[in-house]
Amino acid sequence: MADFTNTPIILQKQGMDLQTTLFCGQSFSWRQETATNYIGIAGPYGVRLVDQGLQFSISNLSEEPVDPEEKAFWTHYFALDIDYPALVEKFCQHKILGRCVEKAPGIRVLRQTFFETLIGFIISQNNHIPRITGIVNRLREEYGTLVAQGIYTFPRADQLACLTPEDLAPLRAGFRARYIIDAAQKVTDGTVDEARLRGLPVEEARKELCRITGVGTKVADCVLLYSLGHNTVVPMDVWMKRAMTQHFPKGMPRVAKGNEGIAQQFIFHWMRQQNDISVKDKKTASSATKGKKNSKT
DNA sequence: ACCCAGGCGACGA
DNA sequence: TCGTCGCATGGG
Repeated sequence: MADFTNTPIILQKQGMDLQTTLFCGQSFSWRQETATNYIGIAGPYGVRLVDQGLQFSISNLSEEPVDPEEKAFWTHYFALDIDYPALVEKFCQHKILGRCVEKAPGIRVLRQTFFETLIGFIISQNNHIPRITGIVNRLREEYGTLVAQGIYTFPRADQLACLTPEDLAPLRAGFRARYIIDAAQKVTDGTVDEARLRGLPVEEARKELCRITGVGTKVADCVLLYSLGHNTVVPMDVWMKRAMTQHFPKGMPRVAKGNEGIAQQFIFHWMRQQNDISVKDKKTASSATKGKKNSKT
């Protein structure tokens, strides 16, 4: 008998910080509703997360009966099978990496679904995170399926494969529009096949992903890390390049061996946070200067 | 108003 | 195989 009461799924957080994990630039599918509530969607599941301290609940936003596979889906999505507390402790053996981790030890590298990760990071190139989220939202609203108030699935590849860049103009994705379409076409016609990628060594999977116009090493690596579970892969964006030259001239610390991509997420977040602080300091300094000038005149 | 963003493709040396 | 440039757009 189907469960129409929609009892929430309860998962143990195991030290995860939902807020930082959902908004540290790896996913563009969540929004914060209250201090403890988040609304988002992954695959077919549009849900509300409620932070309850040591655990969190996952409630479907749709009226559909609970899918028996959903608990396993979210356990995989939040990577709750990985012993993060042990990993974090290991990372902390390295002085600088430890400093990055201590700022946000609850960050988790998610395992998101393939096509939305691919398109999300194609859109991410030469773009700001808030704007990426906006474009992804418009893509969902225009071509996805409504599952609840304001919540849409990510369109399937075959739904986008037949479009033209002109069709996508309302997204305001700029030069990335044709990249989105090429990715959709190559996924639809099997040139890039998720199941096959999953069976390939990372180097070969990366090469396959790069067959898509608009997918280079960085975007491919984001797909390998954030969707295909290759935790050794380090996407090298401007922030990480800066971090490596400034703070890790000898490369990724040995304590991150086998988990370099996860270490990357802590470093990436730390770098951006440092930047936010310095930008704020500059503003404070310049407004103080202005204040002085004004007080003199 | 201006700088630049989780890069990539095209092009020339 | 390198370095350089243009790209669409708008958030901060």
